[in-house]
Amino acid sequence: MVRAGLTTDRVVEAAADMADDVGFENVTLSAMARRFGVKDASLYSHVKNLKDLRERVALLAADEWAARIAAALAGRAGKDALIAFAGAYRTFAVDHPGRYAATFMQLDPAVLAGSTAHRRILELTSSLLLAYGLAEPDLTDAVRLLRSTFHGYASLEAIGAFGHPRDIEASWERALHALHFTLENWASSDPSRAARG
Amino acid sequence: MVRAGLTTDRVVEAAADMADDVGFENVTLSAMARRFGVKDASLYSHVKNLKDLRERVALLAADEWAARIAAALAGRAGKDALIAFAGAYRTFAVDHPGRYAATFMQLDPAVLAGSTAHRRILELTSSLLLAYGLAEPDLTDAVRLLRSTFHGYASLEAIGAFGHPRDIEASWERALHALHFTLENWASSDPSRAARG
DNA sequence: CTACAATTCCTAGGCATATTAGGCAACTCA
DNA sequence: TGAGTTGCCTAATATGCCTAGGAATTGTAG
Repeated sequence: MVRAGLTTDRVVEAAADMADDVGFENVTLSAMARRFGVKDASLYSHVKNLKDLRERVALLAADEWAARIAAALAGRAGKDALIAFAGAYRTFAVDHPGRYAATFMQLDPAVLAGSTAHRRILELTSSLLLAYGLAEPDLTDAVRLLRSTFHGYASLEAIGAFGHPRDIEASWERALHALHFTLENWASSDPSRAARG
Repeated sequence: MVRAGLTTDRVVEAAADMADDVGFENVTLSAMARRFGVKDASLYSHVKNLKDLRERVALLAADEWAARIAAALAGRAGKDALIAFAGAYRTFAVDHPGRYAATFMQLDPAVLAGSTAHRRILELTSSLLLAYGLAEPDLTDAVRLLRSTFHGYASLEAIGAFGHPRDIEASWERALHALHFTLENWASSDPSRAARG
């Protein structure tokens, strides 16, 4: 009996690759077993169950994603940083749809709390916005707006919700200009302050 | 043998309700069968298969959703309309998470092309933006920005991605003000035009 | 090097779900 | 009331998740 040489890491990475291929929700333990030439049951020595595997993929994906974003942001500030951040964000989602989807699976609060990567992405977003001169609670509001926009765009693009494929890139850039403008004029868009000013 | 009185419509509506309860991806034919007190196989007289059922739920949800948005928009214009639109959008997502998720399942292009509701939502968005004086290609760009932001916010909220539950409402309103501001100043956020003007 | 321990993988089996084929019973309507 | 349609059934197959318990392989300590 020749062993397949399975490892938790190896299984998780293969699962992430398969997610990119066939969609995160279609990753299956039996398929993973086939890929490694072992029986289903053998995988349970390496992951607890399907949910555990998914969580691990989510954490792996978040790690890789955060690294990409951090790299893109290095040494940039202001609009440059915003464009770089957005580019890294969307490129990851396009290149790795399965990993991207994994990143947004509903995680146990405990697992999520232990994830450096998820926290890091939040921090990177915050630091990006600090450059726009935002402070709490505007900061949280703006972080949410950015995440929503990016996530919404990436998700809609992924499911093919946008009609003309040619325009997608242009619309994205236009959205980024709009976001930059919004962030630069954050205070003026707040009626409670603009009324006074 | 007393008949259960199944109908395609009845099955689809029950599936939509179940989606709201347990999540769209957890809707199962066997569970539906149990709910109606029939055997699994009996459902195949009313829907082709699971995929078919899901598509039908998606179309039903889109219908209901479009109706809500249309009702909210009636007689409003400008920022009022934006707020109403956004409110109806998000309320639907919060009240009917399963139906909402269904609306964003990946549909066969043919099915999607035949869906009045999906088209109607697009039209409603467009008409909303026409009031801001936008024309193509700005219109398409802005429609995509709006959809992305709304969808992103609703999705992230649904999976509990936002930390403090108390602030979610406030952040949402702040996002809407920001969007309104962006739309009102759409041209100025475009570098290719702002440079000239 | 060898014996014990831990680890990897297997067989066997149970349960849930999706789906097809073919049949009988219950409705419908001429 | 009788023919045809439809609604629901039984039976059977396939796939997937998961557990229990056993055998082979590898690691380790004497």
